[in-house]
Amino acid sequence: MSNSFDKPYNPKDVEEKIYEFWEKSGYFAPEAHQPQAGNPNNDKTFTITVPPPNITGSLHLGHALNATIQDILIRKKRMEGYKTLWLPGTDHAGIATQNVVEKDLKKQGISRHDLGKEKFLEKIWEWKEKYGHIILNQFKKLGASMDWSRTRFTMDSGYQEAVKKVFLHYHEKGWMYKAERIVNWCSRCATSLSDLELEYKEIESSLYYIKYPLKDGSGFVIVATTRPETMLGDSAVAVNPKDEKYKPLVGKTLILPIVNREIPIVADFAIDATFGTGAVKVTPAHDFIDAEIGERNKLEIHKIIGQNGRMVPEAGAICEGLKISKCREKVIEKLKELGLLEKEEPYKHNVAVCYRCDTIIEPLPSLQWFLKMDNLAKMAIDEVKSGRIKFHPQKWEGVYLNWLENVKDWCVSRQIWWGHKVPIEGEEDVLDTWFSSALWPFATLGWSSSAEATADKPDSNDFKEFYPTQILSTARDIINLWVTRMIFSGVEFTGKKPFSDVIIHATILTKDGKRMSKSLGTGIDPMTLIEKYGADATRFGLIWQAMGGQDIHWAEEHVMAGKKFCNKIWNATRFVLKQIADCELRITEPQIENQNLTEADKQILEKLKNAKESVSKQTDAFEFGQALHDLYDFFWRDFCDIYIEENKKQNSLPAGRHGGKEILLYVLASSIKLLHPFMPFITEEIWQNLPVENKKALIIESW
RNA sequence: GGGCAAUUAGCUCAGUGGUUAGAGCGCUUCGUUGACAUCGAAGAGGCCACUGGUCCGAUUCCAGUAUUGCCCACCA
Repeated sequence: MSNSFDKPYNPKDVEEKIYEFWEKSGYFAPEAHQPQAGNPNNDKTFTITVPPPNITGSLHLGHALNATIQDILIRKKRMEGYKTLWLPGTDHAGIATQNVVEKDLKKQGISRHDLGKEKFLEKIWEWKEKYGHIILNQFKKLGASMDWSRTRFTMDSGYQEAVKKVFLHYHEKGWMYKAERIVNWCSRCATSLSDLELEYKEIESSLYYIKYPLKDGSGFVIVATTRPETMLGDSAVAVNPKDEKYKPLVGKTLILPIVNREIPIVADFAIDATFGTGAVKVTPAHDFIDAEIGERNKLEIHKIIGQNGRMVPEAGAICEGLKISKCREKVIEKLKELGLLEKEEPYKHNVAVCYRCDTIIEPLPSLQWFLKMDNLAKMAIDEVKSGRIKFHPQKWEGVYLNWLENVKDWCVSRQIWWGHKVPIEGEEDVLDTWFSSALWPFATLGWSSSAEATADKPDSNDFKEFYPTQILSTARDIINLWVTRMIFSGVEFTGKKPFSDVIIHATILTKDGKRMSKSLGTGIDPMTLIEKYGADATRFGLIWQAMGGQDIHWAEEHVMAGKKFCNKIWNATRFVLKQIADCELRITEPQIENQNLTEADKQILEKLKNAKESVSKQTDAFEFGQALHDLYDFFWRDFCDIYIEENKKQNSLPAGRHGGKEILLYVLASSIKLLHPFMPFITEEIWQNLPVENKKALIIESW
């Protein structure tokens, strides 16, 4: 390693070189593990499988924070003598990726249908090669000590085998079933979506009051609706059974306007008597609540909207083929003609939209695969309630449990092209992307593979050796999408929890507390920060702000502070090296009882001991920000401002002292070790320049 | 509608039942020959959101209010 200890510290001279050094030396792989004499951790493994980023784009600050957290844990455990594995990879991300590639093609005026399925999938694989690579490189720039030889993708052939095995297992158990049910349908993506894949958007629309004539000619019942066009599929009008106003009418028959179908007035507790007129039109085919009312009251189902978002023949001749919005106009026009539109009020409400393309979701009946959730949810609940899996901070257990306790069966089939095929003959559907992500902690370790290992089918010894993993660190918004499902999958298929501790890291917001988002232009690219300040400074800035799991209102000045801290460490090292240049010192632990020690010596050794304890404790408790603050204070205040200054004075005394030099070197070297998990590049570079016996690399030095 | 957080220096945030409440950045003044001006020394700047309660004592514990943010639900 070269030597130029110039001022100031320049990360560009160091980072790339150091990363290459680590990679070439093979230190990231568990195979590099060497037992440390007398270390009780020698036989223990420590594994993290990285949450695989979607191949839809590049990493954002949240990924950078999460990767830094995991790297800190892995590096510390590695130094503590554990056999560590941090497994990298990426996720195929079904709909998200399909949509991104479609958009990309659209720029050239091509649709996926122009290409056909096979060619389109080729395009997606090309995309994956390109972006998967970019993402993994970004992890490298950040200093992530991942074992690249074990990189996985959720569509690797070994992984596909695992998905198939899991699906068939559920099917044999009778938990995987096919049924025609009302589902969330995105007409643009032409696929079903789970509830978790929806977003809600407030829109300004109208509340229409429509008169439904009683068959006996005795008057009307007025219903209020935001969706008049769905009246074409009505099979009843419902009122609350306790609603005195309508009690006499329950059981009577109405004539559905335009359609002229006879429909009953039914009583159902789901109706809120205080909203609108207290009477609700019921369209079992196109509304979730109406579907339930329909089931309870054994109502007919009239499907009037097709999967392409247009009206089907059953909607009637005047509306057939129309888009939903056009049909609405038509129905309103017709009702006006008939004198049955009582009034129209402006009304604000939420509509569900597709989380990937923003199209309004249409609930409609469709034949889909469902996974029965009752048993699986119970298992997942039990793992957390029993304390076998712990969330940090603990409050997130509430989010997790609340969702599982109310969960409905999971619609796992998707009518898109990119994804794992539903195994079973003749199926064109693919699986929800989360169905495969759910297997990540064990499918990546070769759980499904046979004894014979190939490049594509990883050695199943990994599964034996590294599963269960220890830590899952992720973002709060995928607790239900992902964490719940990994936990029940792990227990169901391996009989073991997939990890023991779930870290829910801080969400990074803009300075004004808004969500960071690419589309709003409020996102910050971690690579820009690395370019500007260096990776260690970027990691410092991220972790400095990660206090107690609270949201981070992003403030770049902390990254600048990180850069200054790097410079401080660098220059303190220059000073120490200069002091010891004329002696043959080696790093040795000074005896605190040694009578030659000055008061200042004793104090700095005591403070070093405290800093070490505090950093260990805080890191093990996942309080990374606190750990870094403590280290910073120790190094800058106690070591540089106080001890080094004191040391200068002592050295200028005529008698001189040599003991001070030993301690200088010892405290510096110890600090460098403690700082390494947080700021790996600069510390490794410095280590390579210190007089160490049998020097290898700081990354594998003992903590 | 239900839930969870937050509210402390100009900004981003720590912290504590008990004399003078801290850090980073910013600001002011001074200091360049020896690790570092990406620095050092000194300093200004806070009714710790509001109201009430517990207590000898509350920024800290409790209750309520206000504001902000996030999550869940999705009322036609």
